Amino acid sequence: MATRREELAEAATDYALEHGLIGLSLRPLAEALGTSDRMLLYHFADKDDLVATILRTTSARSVGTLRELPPSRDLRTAVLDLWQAVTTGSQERCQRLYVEAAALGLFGREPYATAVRATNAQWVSAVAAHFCRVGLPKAAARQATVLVDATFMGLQLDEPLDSATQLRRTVNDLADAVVARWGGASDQSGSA
Amino acid sequence: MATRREELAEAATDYALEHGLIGLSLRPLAEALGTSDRMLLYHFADKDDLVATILRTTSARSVGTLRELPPSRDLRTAVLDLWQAVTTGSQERCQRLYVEAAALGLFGREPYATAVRATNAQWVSAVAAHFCRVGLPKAAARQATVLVDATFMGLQLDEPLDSATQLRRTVNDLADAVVARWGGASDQSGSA
DNA sequence: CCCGTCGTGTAGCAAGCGCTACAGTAGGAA
DNA sequence: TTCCTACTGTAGCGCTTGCTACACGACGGG
Repeated sequence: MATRREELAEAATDYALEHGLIGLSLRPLAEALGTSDRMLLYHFADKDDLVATILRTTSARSVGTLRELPPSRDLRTAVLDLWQAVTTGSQERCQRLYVEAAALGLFGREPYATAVRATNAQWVSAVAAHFCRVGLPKAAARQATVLVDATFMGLQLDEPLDSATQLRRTVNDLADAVVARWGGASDQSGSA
Repeated sequence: MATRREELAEAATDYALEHGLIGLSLRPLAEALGTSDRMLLYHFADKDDLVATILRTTSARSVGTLRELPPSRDLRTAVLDLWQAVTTGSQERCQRLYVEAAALGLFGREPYATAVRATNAQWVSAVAAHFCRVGLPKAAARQATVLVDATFMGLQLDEPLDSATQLRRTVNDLADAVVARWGGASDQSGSA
C-alpha cells in the first residue's frame, strides 16, 4: 500500500496532465482530489515540492512506457514507433506537460529548470536505448536521439496548428533523414 | 510619430522579451515602462489585448529580420543561416517568447492559442520564402519548413540542456537531412 | 490512564492579481 | 469664455494566491 503522499502525488499528476501545469493552483487541485490545500501542504513541503514530485512522476511514467515498447524492426520503424508511442493516449499528455515545464524553465524559474534538466536526461537515455535496440552504436544513437527528440518536441508544440497528415508526412521525412544519416553501417563521422 | 499606444506596445514587447510572458503582470510591467497599470488599461482594452499586441509585435519583428536575411548560397547553408538567424541577438528572445506563448496555448488558453496560430502562419510563410530563394519549389519549401521549424523549436526548447557543440552538430545533421530529402532536383514525392 | 504523534478542519493572513470608479488636468474648437 | 475630448493620478474593489496558526480527534506505547 502506498503512503498517502504517494497517492496524492499520483492523483495530482493525473490532474496536472488534464489541466496543465502553468495555471496550477492548490485549492482547485485539492478540491478535485477530494482534499484541501491544507492537506497538500501537510504532505508536501510547499508548492514547488509538489510540482517537482509531479514532474518526477510523469517522467517515470514516460520512461516506463518507453521501456515497455517492443523493439522496432529497423531504424526507420523505430522513429515511426517512437512517434506513435509519444502521441498515443496518456503519453501525449505527458509530453504536453513536459513542454509546459520546459517553457516555465526557459527563464530559469525553479523548480522547473532543474526538474526539466533531470527529466530530459532520463528521457534521452531511454530513447537512445531504443535506438540501440535496433543495432545503432551508442554514440550514433545518442546523436540521433537529440535530433529526433527535438523534432518531436517541436511538432508537438505546434501540434494543434498542423493537420494530421502534415504531421505524418513530416515524421516520415524525419525517419528518412535518420536512416540516411545513421541507417547504413556504423558511420559516426560528422559532416561539417 | 507613433501613437502612445504604439510606443507602449513596443516598450511592453521589450519588457516581455526580457522577462517572459508567463508570469507577466501589469503593475511591474507598467512600472518598468514608467507608467501605471491604469494607463496600460487605458490604451489597451484589457490584459489579453496587451498580450495579443505584444505577440503581434514580436511576430512582425521576427518576420522582419527573416526578410532582411540575405539569400543563402544553397539549401544546406540556408538551413544553417536560418539557425544562425534564429539564435542570434534579439531573435533568440523572440523565439523564446513564442515557445512560451505556444506552451500557454497548448491547453487552448486564449488569447495565446489564437495569437500563436496567426504568428506561426506568418513565420512558416517567411521561412518557406527563404527556401524558395535557393530554388526550392513552393511545395517542397513548405514541407521542408515544417521539419526545420519543428526541429529548431525543439532545440530551442531544450537549449539550456544541450552544449553548444551538441546543438551545432544536430543542426548540421538536420541540414544534411534536408539536402538529402529535397536537395537534388525537384523531387516532391512522398517516401512512405 | 496519559501522553505524544499523526492527520485533519477552520479560519485567516499578507500579497498580488485584473480591473474600475472618480476626480481631475490640459489643450484645442466654438 | 465655455465646452469637449484626450489623458492621467488616486484609491480601492473583489478575488485568488501560497501559506500558516490553532484547535481538535484518533490511535498506539508507556
